[in-house]
Amino acid sequence: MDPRIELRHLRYFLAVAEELHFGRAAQRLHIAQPALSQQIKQLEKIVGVELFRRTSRNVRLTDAGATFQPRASDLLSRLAADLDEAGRVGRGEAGRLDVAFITSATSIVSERLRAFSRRRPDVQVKLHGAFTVDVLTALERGTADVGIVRDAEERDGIALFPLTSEPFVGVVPADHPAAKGERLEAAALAADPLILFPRSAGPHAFDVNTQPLRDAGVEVQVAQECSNWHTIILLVAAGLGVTIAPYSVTTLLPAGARRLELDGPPRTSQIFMATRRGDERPLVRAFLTASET
Amino acid sequence: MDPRIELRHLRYFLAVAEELHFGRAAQRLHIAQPALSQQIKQLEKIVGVELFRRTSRNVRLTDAGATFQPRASDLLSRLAADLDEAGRVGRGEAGRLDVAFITSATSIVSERLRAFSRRRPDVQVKLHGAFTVDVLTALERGTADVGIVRDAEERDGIALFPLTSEPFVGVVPADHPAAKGERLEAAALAADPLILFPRSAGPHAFDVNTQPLRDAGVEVQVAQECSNWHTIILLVAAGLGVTIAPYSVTTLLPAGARRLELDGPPRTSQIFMATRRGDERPLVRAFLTASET
DNA sequence: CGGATCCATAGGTTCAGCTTATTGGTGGAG
DNA sequence: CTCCACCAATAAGCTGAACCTATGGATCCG
Repeated sequence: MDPRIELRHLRYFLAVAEELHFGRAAQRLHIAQPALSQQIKQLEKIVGVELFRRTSRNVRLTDAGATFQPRASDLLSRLAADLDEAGRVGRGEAGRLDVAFITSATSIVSERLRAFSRRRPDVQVKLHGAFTVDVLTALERGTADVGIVRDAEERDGIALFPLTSEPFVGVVPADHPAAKGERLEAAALAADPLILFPRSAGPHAFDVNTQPLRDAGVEVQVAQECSNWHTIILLVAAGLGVTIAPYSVTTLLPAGARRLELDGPPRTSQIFMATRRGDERPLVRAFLTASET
Repeated sequence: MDPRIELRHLRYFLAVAEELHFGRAAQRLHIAQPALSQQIKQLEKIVGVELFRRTSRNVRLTDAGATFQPRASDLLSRLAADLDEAGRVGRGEAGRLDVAFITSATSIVSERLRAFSRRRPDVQVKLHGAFTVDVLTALERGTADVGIVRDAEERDGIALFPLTSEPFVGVVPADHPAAKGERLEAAALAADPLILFPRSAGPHAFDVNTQPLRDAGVEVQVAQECSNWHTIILLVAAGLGVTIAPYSVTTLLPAGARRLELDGPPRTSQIFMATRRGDERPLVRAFLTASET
C-alpha cells in the first residue's frame, strides 16, 4: 500500500463526504479550505481515482468515493476501539491471564478467581491444573502468568508469595492398629506400605511431606505412587497402605479411612503463589492482591 | 479518538513489533533509529500505555502491545483492500449497477447482461423490472443507473440510445374472421374489443402502438387494460378481444391466438437504453457499449 | 451585468518529523 | 574487574510537508 496515505486523509475525506462542501468541512476540521482541497487532491492521486465530482457550485461523491466512505468510517472507528482496548489491557482492565495451579489447591484457586473476576470482569482467566514442577516450568516458559504451588523452593527467576499453610496429617485404614487413637506417632507407620505422590511431581514438597517419617527414624520407601490425592485416599481406605497428606485433601474422607494428627514438631504444607520475578504487569499484580471483599 | 494518531505510528509500531529491535526496524523503514524511538514514544503517549518494554539489551512487547499488534496489522491490510476496491470502482472494474427495464424486453436485457458480466465479473448488477414510466423516473431519481424502455420520448435529463426495433403485429382469436388470412387490415378490428397495455404505463409507446388503428380511422376504445403482455395474449386466445403488440411478445403464441402482419405503412416499436444525461461513469458507459463478443 | 458563492491555485510560513552526534546503561569477553 | 560492543534514549539543528492568506476562475442568481 502507498505509504504516503495517512489517517489525516481519511478524516478529511470523511468530513467532505459528510458535508459535501469544502468550506464547511474545513471549518469543522479547524483548517482553511485550501489545505483541505490540497489534501483531498493528494488522496485522489494516491488512490488513483476521483473521489468527488466538483463543480464550482456543488460537490458530489463519485461511485468510488461512495464505496470508500463507509469503509473509511469503519476503519477509523475500529482503530479507536483497538486503541481503547490496548489502553485497557495496559491498565490491566482487560486481557487474558493464564493461571497454572496444583490440583490439590483447586479450592484456593477458585476462591481467588472469584474475587479477581468480580473486580476485572473483562479479563479472561485460563486455568491449567498441573503438578508443582510443571506449574513452575510453565511460568518460566511464559505459558503461565501466575502459578499456585505447594512447598516450592525459591529458585532463580521465580518469585514466591506465601498464601496459606496447612498441617500434614496421617491417613490410615480404619482397621489399622493406630486408627483407634486420635494422634499418630510417625514411627507407627514403619511397617505399612506408603502410598504417596510421586516425588518427581514436586521434590521439595515431597521431602517436606515425608520429613515427619524421617524424623521418627522411618526409612521412606514408597510402595505405591499415585499422582492424585483423591485416589491415594481411596487406596488407603481400601486398605492398601497408609499416607501422609496435606490436611485439605482429607476433608472428605471415605468410610474406611481415618485421619490422624501427627505427633512431634508441627509440620505444615505451605501454599504459594508464584510469578516470574520482576513481572510487574498490572494483571499479575492484581491477581496477587485479589482476595474476597 | 486522538486525532494526533497517524498511520505512520501503526507502520512504525508494526515494524518494531516484528523486529523487536529499534535499529533493524528503523533500517527497514528507511529512517534513522532516533526518529523511530520518538514516534513510538509519541504513540505510547497517545494510547496512554507502554507498548514495548525496553532494556538497553532487548525489546519486548507488553501485553498491551501484543494485543494491539494483530489489530494494527489487520487495520493496515483492510485499508489497503479498501483503497484497492475504491480504485477498481473508480476504473469501473467493480461496483454495482442498477438496471431498470420493461419486462417485455427481458430477453434483450438478459442478453446484454450476459455480455456485460463476462467483461466485468466483479460488478454486481441489480435488475428491476418495471413499466416504461417507472423506469424513467427511477433514472431521474437515481434509483437506477441504466434503463431499458420502449418507444420513449426524448426528455430533459435523459439520454436515449436506440437498441433495436421490431414491428407491431395484430393478435386475434383463431375464430376471428380475419384469422384466415396472413395479413390484417387495421380497420378489420373496428368492431372487436381491444385489450391493451395501460396507456399510463408508457403513453408514447401506447400512442405509437395504436397509431395503425387511428390511421385506419378506428376509434381507439380500450375494452380491457392489462399490464402484462403474456396475459393479454392469453386473453386474446380465450376469445375476449384482439390486440396489437410488439412482435417479440408474440413469439410463443398459445393455441387459440393468431398473429397477423399489419397492413399499411410499417410501424415499429423502438427499444432504447436510457441513462441520465451526462452520466459518464465508466460502469454506465461499459454497460451501454457491452454486446456479445 | 454585477454580485455572491465556492473550489482551485499561488506563494510564503511554520512546525513536526527527520537527521547526525552523543549519552547512558547493560552484558559478555579478556 | 575492565574494556568494549551493543542498543535505546536524548540533544540539537535542519528540512519539507502541511498549513496559512490572498487571489483567480467558474457558475448561478437577481
